Amino acid sequence: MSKILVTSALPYANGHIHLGHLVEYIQTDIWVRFQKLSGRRAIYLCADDTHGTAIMIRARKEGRTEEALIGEMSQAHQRDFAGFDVAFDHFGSTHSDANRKLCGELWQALRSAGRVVEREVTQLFDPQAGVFLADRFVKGTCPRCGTPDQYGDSCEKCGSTYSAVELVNPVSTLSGARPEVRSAQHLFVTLEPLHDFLTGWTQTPGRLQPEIANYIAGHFLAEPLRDWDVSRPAPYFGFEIPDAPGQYWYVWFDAPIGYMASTQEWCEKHGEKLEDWWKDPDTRVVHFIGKDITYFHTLFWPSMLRAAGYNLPDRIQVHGFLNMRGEKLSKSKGTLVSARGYLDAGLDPQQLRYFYATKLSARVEDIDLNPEELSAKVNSDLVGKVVNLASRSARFLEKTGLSAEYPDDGGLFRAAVEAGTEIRDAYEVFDFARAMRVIMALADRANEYVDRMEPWKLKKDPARAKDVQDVSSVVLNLFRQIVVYLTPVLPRLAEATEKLLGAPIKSLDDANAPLTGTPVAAFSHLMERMDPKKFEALVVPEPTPVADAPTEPADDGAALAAEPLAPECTIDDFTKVDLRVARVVAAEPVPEAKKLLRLTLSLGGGVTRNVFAGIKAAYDPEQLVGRLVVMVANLAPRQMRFGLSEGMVVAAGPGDKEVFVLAPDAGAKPGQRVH
RNA sequence: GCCAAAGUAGCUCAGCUGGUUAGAGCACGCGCUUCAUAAGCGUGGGGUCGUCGGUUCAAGUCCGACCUUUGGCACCA
Repeated sequence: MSKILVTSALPYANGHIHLGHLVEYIQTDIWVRFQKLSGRRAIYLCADDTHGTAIMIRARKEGRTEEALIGEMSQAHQRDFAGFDVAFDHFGSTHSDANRKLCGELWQALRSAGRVVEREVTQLFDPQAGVFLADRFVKGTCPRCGTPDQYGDSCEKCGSTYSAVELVNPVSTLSGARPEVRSAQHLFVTLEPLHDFLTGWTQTPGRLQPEIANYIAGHFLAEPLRDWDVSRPAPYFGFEIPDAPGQYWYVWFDAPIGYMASTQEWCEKHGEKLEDWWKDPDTRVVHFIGKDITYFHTLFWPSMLRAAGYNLPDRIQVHGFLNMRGEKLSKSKGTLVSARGYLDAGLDPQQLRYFYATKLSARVEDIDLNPEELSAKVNSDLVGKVVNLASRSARFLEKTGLSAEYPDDGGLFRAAVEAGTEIRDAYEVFDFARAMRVIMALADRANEYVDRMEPWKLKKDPARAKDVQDVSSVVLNLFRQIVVYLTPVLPRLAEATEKLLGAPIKSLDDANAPLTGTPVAAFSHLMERMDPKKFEALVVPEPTPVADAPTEPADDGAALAAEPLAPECTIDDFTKVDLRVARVVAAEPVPEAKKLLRLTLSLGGGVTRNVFAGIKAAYDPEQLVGRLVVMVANLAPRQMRFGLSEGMVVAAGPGDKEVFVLAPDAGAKPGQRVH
């Protein structure tokens, strides 16, 4: 029998699960439950992603071992997932024996295939701590957007990636020292030998969503694939590379292998073999991931698997991000609501599952959570329509049970059986929103039926007791049918329905035949309405340290905290930098650039400099002309796409619209040096 | 600027390979109902389907150009 192996991306052990993470785990869980309820053999595997510098730094700060940190986080993650009914068959850890062994095996395979090369890498080195600084050990100003206090690999603000060596004003987070540039040997995995294979593999219809396949083709496959740096020098929290002492596998090397390690552990518990899941052509491997990690999963991961002769993913299902009220989740706005916070507020996890289901399609679109919409949708659909059907019928049947024969319902039950085809199809192709729409239409038909039959009128006439039983039996069966279809999304409602009717729900086929002649338990509410205030209370903006009142000087230290002082320098260091007063004689936007103004600066006596400055968002060119500014006059010229930049205008602020060009007081003359 | 995606009722969206007067939910107006967790049912208003042009007997649906939005990339020495 064919098997399906499903994974969600591994959550990083550096933080707690929030509502944004849950989109993926709930999406995956719904799909896996659907597969299982369809009688397919499926397992859902995941693990904590535990390695890397961030974990090491955090453990150091907290004064404990990495193992203690990741152990605690794993417990918290699993508790949160369980709270949302995300039912992994196994949840492992990348810091496991199974993973270490598999990493070794894949590594050997890459070595044997001649795909590992060694090369010198220039990296930042901390002279005080005596170690090379991995990206997460160094902070500085983003070389792209100018945001201070960013790590060495990418900028949180503008999302660009760069090398740590490019950081402006880099500072070691270990010692506070200014790092120097040194070189070390690194190990790389070559990808270019698999270029043609990857082109074919990623462009196979059904493998990736079309927009993802296009993205990969356009961004990576159009030119030679670059080698992938997979080693990091000590100190590093991870696995030491067996044949390269002092070198560790980069966290992104061992993380996806964690999918296999988790499978391995599951197999050991269930007397199965890893090969039957990862080498058997009858197994479909399906990865659910967020759009941010597309390239690891579509280029690196398949090329690793192929080298070692394992199954390649059959499908990589990419989802977008969660926004709240149309904006990115953010700590400062309080919209980064934790999974735990949601549960502790007494909100119903099923309701979030349902809401996500109504929003999720096969597309890579961001989904928006609007708190008003959340409660309106849940209350109207689940409570007002679906659960209401049970409220409207079950009480009439507590004494009599369901009718011995299924009454004539005008074809409603039959029609809903037929709708099952479309519902199954929609689940299968990840279009949960469509499945939910079809199911809710069934609930509408059922409510109309109740209205038409008016059982409350029949009830008044003792002679028509049988009619009351029949009508209620129809309604309760229609309700159960809907619940069966919703079981992948709402497992708890399914359980409660099993108890109410004394009949198990083990398969979507349980929707195909009505129950007859069976007892109905005493009815109690199956779902609470969502109180929008409870959710609102979770969205608590962090108090902003920046004062809004323009009259009050905001000398609150926020800027200093964001960008700590650079290491001490000597007067000689300072005098190397030749700062001069200059007058802006011309300023114009660079039309092809988003952030640049072209400035012509006069140093007096006819000496002018052409400077490109990233201040377009903050200044209109006209208001700059005639102004005095301070420039770095002896900076090495830099060739840019738009021309030669011969200096730098001195300015403060984090970037974007918050840029403040320094100006000398009146009386200063162009060409004067700043001492 | 380049690449990608998207622009359909106030809001969130559905409209498959082109085919009757463009749909749903929420919200709003009116009416009915009371079995049900102020739930339910009926009914009404509301859209030049981003703009312009083209293909076609027929276009929200195909083609082209443009506009707007959102990502990503380049650019901030």
